[in-house]
Formats: sequence, C-alpha cells, structure tokens
Amino acid sequence: MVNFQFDKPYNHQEVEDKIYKLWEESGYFAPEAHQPEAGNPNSKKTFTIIMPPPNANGSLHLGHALMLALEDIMIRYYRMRGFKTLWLPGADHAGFETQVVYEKKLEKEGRNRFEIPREQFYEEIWDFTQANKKNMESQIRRLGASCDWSREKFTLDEDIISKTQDTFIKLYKDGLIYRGNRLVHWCPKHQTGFSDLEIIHEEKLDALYYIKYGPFVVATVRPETIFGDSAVAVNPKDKRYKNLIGKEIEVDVVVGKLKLKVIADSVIDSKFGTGAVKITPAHDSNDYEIWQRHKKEIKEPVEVINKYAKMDLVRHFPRSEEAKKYEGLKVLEARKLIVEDLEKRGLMEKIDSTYRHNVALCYKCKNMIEPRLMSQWFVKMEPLAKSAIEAVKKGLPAGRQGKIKFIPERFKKVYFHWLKNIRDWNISRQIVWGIRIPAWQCQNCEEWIISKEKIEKCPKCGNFKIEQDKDVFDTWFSSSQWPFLALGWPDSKDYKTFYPTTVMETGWDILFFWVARMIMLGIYKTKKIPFKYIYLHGLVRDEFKQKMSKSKGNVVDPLGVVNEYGADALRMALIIGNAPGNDLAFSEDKIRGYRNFANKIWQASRFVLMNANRAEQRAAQKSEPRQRRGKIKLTARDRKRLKEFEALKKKIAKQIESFKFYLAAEEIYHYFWHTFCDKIIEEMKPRLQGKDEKDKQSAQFVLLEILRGCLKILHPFMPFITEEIWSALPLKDKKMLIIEKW
RNA sequence: GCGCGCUUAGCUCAGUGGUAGAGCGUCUCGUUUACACCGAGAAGGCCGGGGGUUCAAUCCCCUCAGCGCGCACCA
Repeated sequence: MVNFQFDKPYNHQEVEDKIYKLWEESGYFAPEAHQPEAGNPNSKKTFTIIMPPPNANGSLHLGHALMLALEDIMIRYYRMRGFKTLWLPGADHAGFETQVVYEKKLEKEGRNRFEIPREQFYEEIWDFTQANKKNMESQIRRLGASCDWSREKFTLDEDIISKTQDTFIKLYKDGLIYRGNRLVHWCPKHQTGFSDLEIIHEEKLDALYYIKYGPFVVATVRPETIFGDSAVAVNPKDKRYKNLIGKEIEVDVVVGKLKLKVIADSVIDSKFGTGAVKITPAHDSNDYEIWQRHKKEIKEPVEVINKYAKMDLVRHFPRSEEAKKYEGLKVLEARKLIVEDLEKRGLMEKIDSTYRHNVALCYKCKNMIEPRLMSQWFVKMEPLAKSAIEAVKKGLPAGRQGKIKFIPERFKKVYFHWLKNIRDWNISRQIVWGIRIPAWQCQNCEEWIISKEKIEKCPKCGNFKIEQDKDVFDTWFSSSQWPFLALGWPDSKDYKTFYPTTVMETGWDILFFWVARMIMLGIYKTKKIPFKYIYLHGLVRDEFKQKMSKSKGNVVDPLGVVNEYGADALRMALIIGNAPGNDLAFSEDKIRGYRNFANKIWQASRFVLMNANRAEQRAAQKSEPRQRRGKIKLTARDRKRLKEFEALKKKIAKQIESFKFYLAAEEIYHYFWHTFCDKIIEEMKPRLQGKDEKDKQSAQFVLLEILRGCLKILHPFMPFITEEIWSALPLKDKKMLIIEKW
C-alpha cells in the first residue's frame, strides 16, 4: 500500500509555506542551480524576466499578484523546458509615490516635511521603505514566485545610484539634457513639478469671462492672471483686428495700466470667444508657447502667482493700493475679487457660465495644476524616441536584433502615437526621496557644472560658493534603466549572459511611464533592446468591473485570499479568463472554483496512488516512459488515452509559448477534471477491481502516467499542490518537480 | 479634436470563414468506498442594429448606436 496519507480535503495552509521553503533551500530559483544537462536542446538558451519592482511603500495588491502569477508561469515553464532561467526580483524606492505615502503618515503624527531637515527626512523614509520591502518580499514568497532572491536589487543600491547619475552625465555631454526655463506642471499641494505624464485632464464647468481690454474684448476663464499679461493675440487673418496688429495698446488691469503689443498667431481661433486672447506666458501653457514664438515682440513674462498658488503682485505693482488687496490671496479668492473689481469699473462685458473645458490636475491629489516658469533639467526626447520606434518597427540595425514584439499587438499603435508626439521630459523633482541630480551651480556666475563629485571651485569664475542642485530625479528616469542596471551593466557576467532579457511583463497603464522609456534609455546606453517581448496585462477590477479603490472599499487583499483559498487557487483565478491587455473581473466565486479544483487534483491523486500496486510502483521508478512500461502490455484504448494526452501537452506548450496562458490554464483544468477524472478514472474503476491482472496493470500504468504528466503541466500554474503531490509519487531518484523536464 | 477597445447564455469572458463554447449561477436526479470543495443530466443565446464581400459570416469590409478608455497647448 502507498505510504502516505493525504488529508481530505486538501489543506493548502499546511503545504504552501513548507514547499516554498524547500524550493528556496534547494537553490533552484537561481539559474546556476538548475543548470540544464548537456544534450538538452535548450540548455544554452536563456529565459530572463526582470521583475517590475514593486513599490516599497505598502503591501502588494492584486495587480502585483497577477504580475507575479504571469511571470512565474513563464519562468517555471521555461525552467522545466531546460532553459537557463533567471527571474530577477527587485524593490522600487518609488520616489514621489513613496514620499507622498510617508507625508500622509507625518500628517497623522502632526508633522510636516518642511519642518524636517533634508537628511533626517531621507533617513526616515529609508527606514520606512526597508521595513516595507521586507514585508513585500515575504508576500511575494507567499504567492509562490520562483525568483532568484540572491540577485535581488533595490533601486537605491549604491551602484544603481551611481550609474543612474552616469547616464545623466552622458546624456548631458551628448547634448540630450539641457537646463530649460520653461513652463512646468506644478502641484501647489505637493510642491513639486511634474512631467507631462503625471498630470491628468478632467472636464470642468467654468465661467468664461468677457473682459473689456483696451480696444478689445477678451474671453478668459482665469481673469486673475490679468496682472501678468504680456500681450494680446489675434489670428492674422481676422479682418476685425487687422489694423491693430503690431500696435501697442493700453489696458486697465485694476492695479495699474499695462502697455501691451497686439500680436498675430495662427493658433488663435477667430471663432472662439471674441477672437482676441490675452497672453499670460508665466501662467498658461498655450500662452507660453505663443511667447516662445514671439519673444521679440512681447514683453517678458510676469509671474503674479507664487508656488503656493497665491497672488504675488505687490513687487510688480509697488505703488498700487489695489495690489495689496490681492496680495497672498488664493487663486480662486483672487478670481472672485477681480471679477467684482472689473464689474465695478464697468470692464466686465459678460459672463458665460456654461463653459465646459478640460483642466489639468495633479494625478495624485486631483488638485489643480498651477503652471509655473521654472528652471529644470529636461531630456531631449526626439532622438531617443526615434530609435525606440525603430526597435519595434524594424528592429535595430546593430547586431541584427529582432523587433520588439507587443502582446497584445494593439498597444503598438498607442506606443507609436506617443513616441511620435513626444515632448521633452522634465526629470527634476522638488522632493527629497530619490536620487540626487549630479549638478552643481556657482552661486556667483550661475554656471552649472555636471559632476558626481563635490565641486569646490567654479571653473568659470573661480568662486568657491558652489551648491548642488537640491532636486532629485523623476523616479522613472532611473527605472528606465532598470533592466540593464539590475543585471550589473556593463561588465558583469549576468549582464553578458542574460541581456537583452526575454520578456518585460507589466501593466499597460505604465506603457509610457516605464516601458517606452526603458526602450529608449536601454538602447541609448547598451545599443541593444532591453527585452524581446512586452506582455501587457490589464487592471484587476472587482466582480462588478469597478476599479478597486480604498475609498470604494472594494479592495481585495491578495494575502487574505491566499490565506483562505491558497495561492494556487488565487493564481488560477487571476489567469483564467484573462486575455493579455484586458481588464479582469475578479470575484470570490471564481477563487472558490479553483480552490475546488485544487481539491479535485488532490483527491484524484489520492485515488491513483492508492490503486497503484507494488509492481507498478517499482516500474514507475524508471525515468523513461518505455522503461517504466516494461513488460506491461497496454490495451488499445489505453494507448489511445496516452496519445490523446501527448497531443494535449503539445497544444498547451504552444499556447504557453504564444503567451496564451489563459487558454493553457483552462485547457489543463478542463482535461484534468472532465477527461481524466470524469472519464478515465471512472472507466478504470471496474478494471482496477477486476480479475484480469494484465488489464489491471495497463489501467494502473495509464493512470499513473497521465497523473504525472498532468502534474508537470499544472506545475507552472499551481506550483504548490503539484510539488506536494509529486513528492508522494513512487519514483526513485526523484528530482523536485520544479526542475523536472516538462 | 485624434486614437483605441468592447458589445456572444442570468453574470464574467473565450472562440473559429462552414449548423455556437467555458467557468460561476439556475433547475432535475443521485448518498456508486478519490472527492458534496462531488457525480449524471437539463434549461438558457435572431454572437448590438443595418449594409456589403462570399457558395457560406458571430468571425472579413463599410456604417450606425451604446459603453469604456487613452492621448491632446484651443483662451
């Protein structure tokens, strides 16, 4: 009789932690430890995934669980196929994101980041992320991820910081980074500037004010910016204003009178409003663009709103009593006041209160973005974007590298569209938590010196008052270099062995933030594509297809699910029915279904093993199927069953290799339950009870043979239960299932 | 404004140029010693509307509608 007792029903809680420990102790997560044998056709091939490093500022969510499930399926499959397989885990310091999380914590404690010295603030967040990182790592383990912990990297490891700064320096030397005084998306709450990607647009109902403006009437939603106006613009073809173009006009702006030029620009739509627009280059991005084109005609931008989104007027209108009234008012308060003042003076022509338009908001706090003129470091994107387009369209010319492929393909279009219309990237952030920009400025002559080392003396004017830029990089600037930096570029063995990596698997929501930029900077630094495939998964939503969010209270904690139903069930629930790029509806019913499936596997295995006799067990110890079969004569029907199974195996292999995990998982689920259990086992029952020894042997052989095959196929999807059952199979010199041949 | 996606059984979704599929749910039956986290069976769909290509369309093309989403410097 078989020498094991399976619990009934299957108890994942007793199995999962134990199995993960065994894997980890075995060392098989590292490519060195599962070194494929010679003679294996795949033994020289590598399969590499760099794990998108989760933010070390909280717990894992279902999106992480999906990412881990997908990547672990690939990794386990290719490991079992004899590839040299590396899955490199990491953790992200996640600059701005983490600082915001930490600031919220400070707020609860009644503290504020601006009261804390920079170094102390950094230290505190460091400790905070280290604690979170540990927690996160244990959560990743709970989900069964077979990643190589010995190679884990953190985005603030010393070498990563240093090499990120090197990239900045190289870009600067190549003329791809410049210091630009430009209009930047500024969040008054978070007190930092952003790139174009960190703002969102939302439609809003606002009033459109028609203001008498010298000889014009201009329409604006932001009358409070009138103090900073630099010009008035019309369309060059607009007959109404033709003879005013180029003239200077005088405008009453309550706190004083402004002398402004009338300029012509073709972006002005003569049908909108009155066809005349007041131009405020310091506080509006359109107006800024117009200023860029008409610098010689327009007077310099005047900033009348400060970084707290409050009025800052008096310095521009020192003699005006009215200006004092406005000083320090918040933008909306100032708007109310200026409307009143304009009305008092009879300067308000009319107010259209039904105006719908899009406003820019901070993606994090959803407060209004206040565009500000600021000096920041910008990356010139066009040349980088060009190579990134080529890498997907034609492949890189260097070293005949193939094209990067998208799964699903439709994201290619979105990718191209973004890259073709790309604008320069502001990488300066006015926060503390991140990699310091290696740039120094002479406080005397304002010269910038780019250097990782401290600069003592200005090379231009000889002054000794030099200060380092207080800003840090946009996190995505370092993240964009992650694949090659995490592998120890440029001379590590890992980099040489595993780069370019095979698959980049991540959410489509960070296609621009991360994926596109990894391709750009990867090619720029290494001359190679960073990965061959991009697999983009969708959002995990709740059972009603609602976005999960804390405020809605519909967030599902993956660890809670693991505790109750097991990691294997969770993985199946995340994979099945989830085509790449599509959002997934996640429900408790679904997980329950796959928990039941786990039990089904358990029970069927129990049955097969209880019915395998000693002879069969001895035979099963041989490694080759033909040896295993030995002298057993199979019936025609049994041979057919085995053939069917071989065909299924091939089909599933093909599905996995073409990234159709949702199909592969469903296929094996269906086969195991409704063919193996419902048909094969059922038809074997009378034979196992029968008197015909030969027929019995044939039946026993087929059952065991298909079971072991199913466990292998199932293993990438449901690694815990399959490994546990595998350990009970009667096999001699058995390896762990994780490194068995698929 | 530009672009993308979706519309198939009550729900969530697969799918293929040749008379419709899964899971969950529903209904009926069943306590056969692997499993009630089970088994046997059933009901349930003009595959969003219209047009076209084709011997044949849920699948290809056009168009309309509804929903969702991305990008975007129109005051």
